[in-house]
Amino acid sequence: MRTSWADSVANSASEIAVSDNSSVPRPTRSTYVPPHLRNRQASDAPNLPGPATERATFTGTAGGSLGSRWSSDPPKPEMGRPGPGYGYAGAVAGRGGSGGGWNNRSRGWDRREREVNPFDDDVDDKTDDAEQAFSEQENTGINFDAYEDIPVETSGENVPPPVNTFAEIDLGDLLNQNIRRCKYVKPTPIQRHAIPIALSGRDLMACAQTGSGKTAAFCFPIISGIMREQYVQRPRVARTVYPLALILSPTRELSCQIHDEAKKFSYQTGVKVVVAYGGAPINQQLRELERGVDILVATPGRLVDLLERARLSLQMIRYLALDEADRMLDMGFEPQIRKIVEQMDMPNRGVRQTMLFSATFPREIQVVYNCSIRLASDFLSNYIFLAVGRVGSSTDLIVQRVEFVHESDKRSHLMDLLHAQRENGAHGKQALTLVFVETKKGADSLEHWLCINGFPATTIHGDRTQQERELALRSFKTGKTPILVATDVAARGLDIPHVAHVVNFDLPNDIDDYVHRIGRTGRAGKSGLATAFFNEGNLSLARPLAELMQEASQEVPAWLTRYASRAPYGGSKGRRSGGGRFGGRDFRRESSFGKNLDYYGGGNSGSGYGVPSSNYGGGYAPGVTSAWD
DNA sequence: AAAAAAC
Repeated sequence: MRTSWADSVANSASEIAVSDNSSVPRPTRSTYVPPHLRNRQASDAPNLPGPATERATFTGTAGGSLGSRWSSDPPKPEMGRPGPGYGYAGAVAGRGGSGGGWNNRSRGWDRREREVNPFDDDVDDKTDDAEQAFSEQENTGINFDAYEDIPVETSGENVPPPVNTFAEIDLGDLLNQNIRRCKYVKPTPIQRHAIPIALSGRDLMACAQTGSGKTAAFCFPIISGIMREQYVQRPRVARTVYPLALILSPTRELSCQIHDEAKKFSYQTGVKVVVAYGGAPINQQLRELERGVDILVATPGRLVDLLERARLSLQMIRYLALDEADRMLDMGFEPQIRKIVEQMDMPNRGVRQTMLFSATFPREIQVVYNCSIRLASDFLSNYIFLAVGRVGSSTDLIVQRVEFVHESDKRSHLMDLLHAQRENGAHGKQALTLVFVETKKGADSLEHWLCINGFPATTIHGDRTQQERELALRSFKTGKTPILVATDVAARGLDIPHVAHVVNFDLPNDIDDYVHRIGRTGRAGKSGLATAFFNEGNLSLARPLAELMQEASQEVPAWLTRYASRAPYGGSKGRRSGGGRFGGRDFRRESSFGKNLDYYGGGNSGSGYGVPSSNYGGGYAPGVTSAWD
């Protein structure tokens, strides 16, 4: 059932109280309160944990809260969730918190001591002036005005209503403290909607631009849920670890970024976050895992490696999150993801909670395609679809330009842009510019050419070592090399503050990739510029690009409109993934109309992509994308 | 066709 935001609010009270997924044996996290916290007021929250509160970790051992991390008491990292490396059985803690694990107290102490303060660290780590200068704006200056008008669509059964403040959500005192430390004042639209849904235990497919607070939207409920568990009795198998949550992402850098954020959110909650990805020595990651893991952030290849070595089991996974899920489920990744989700020891959908997040969700990922393959529906159970209007990519926060540039003129044209930018920039400094190219070789050669022409550039792509990739990213972020030439490895999810300009030196073939790429600028409500070099090689993109720009109230050059009208039917996939200002649409409805099942054969909605066909019964009429328009 | 993702 498609419901609008307003409908959700109207229906709210009855629906949220009941766990909506009655057919699924899943704890109703939204309502559960551990016994020791019942009748307890929020005002009981302790002060920010500091050295003074540390003692409570060891004086409170006899309390009924043993084994639970859902507590305003300082966390007890060891209790109730012994990592396999600890040498005592999960059953000990599982008995409801007898003091069984206390011979490990020094180890627990050590771990607390060793937990680096990610907030202080943040300051130390970013030694560059730019970061310091921007940091205030970064944390508190999120342009929330830009968020106010954002349209939201939800569909699915019994959608929990959104919240307006973090205070309305019972995330737990410890997590709330970290939210304050992050200086998050109020939830972003995706957070307002996704967090209540996730907390109610429902599966979720969410469309929202990265940079709009997606990571927190799935991390908060996961961390909160893990803290709520009274205890989790995990199997004890030598050298095998059993995380409770798995977060998958398509690139190593993105996994690192999610890990860094999740560490902040889980600081001093006792919830342990570990990252695993390829291109880095596996031994260090293994050691980290052995020290205990609740939330594992990983790229698929390294994860499969760990599973095959039996150093990791997915048996205890309760939460599965796929970031950039459209990429994770596309042709290249699908077999690996299927292996991880369906052919290892992961609990079935419905048993675990599954959340897919992306800026775009092509219909072929949502519904049947290739006759038999189901993607999202294989992984999700009675899910809620949530689409939050794009922050930036399709609004006027990003100015999109398209220029007709012949292949042979691209370099000199780029040079002109960079020169102009440098002259107009403050103090003659080059603004951070991200240049996307098609191939790895092309990236190297363009980087070299820029460097010998006086523009400090670096490059990131899959042929570089992980060390080189990370160095390049750092060098770009700090402004040491203000130009980064990148392949699509950098297209998704990467949160690089202060990217002023994204240049599509080579346009992608898929409009969704274009959306992801330009989303590297104009983040968190800030403005940005995106310039595309278009020529005869990009004809298939003419129509979807012209439409996208038009929807975003961008100036579409007349020549592009002409190309678009001449273009053969369809974009790269014969559709636009989003209607209007939305990052996507729930295609379940359409698929339920029997006569509309030929859409993947190319015969869909003859009126064009993005515009629902006449027999589509949803809330979109042609030209009307939502009640907010 | 390219890119990404394990050793």
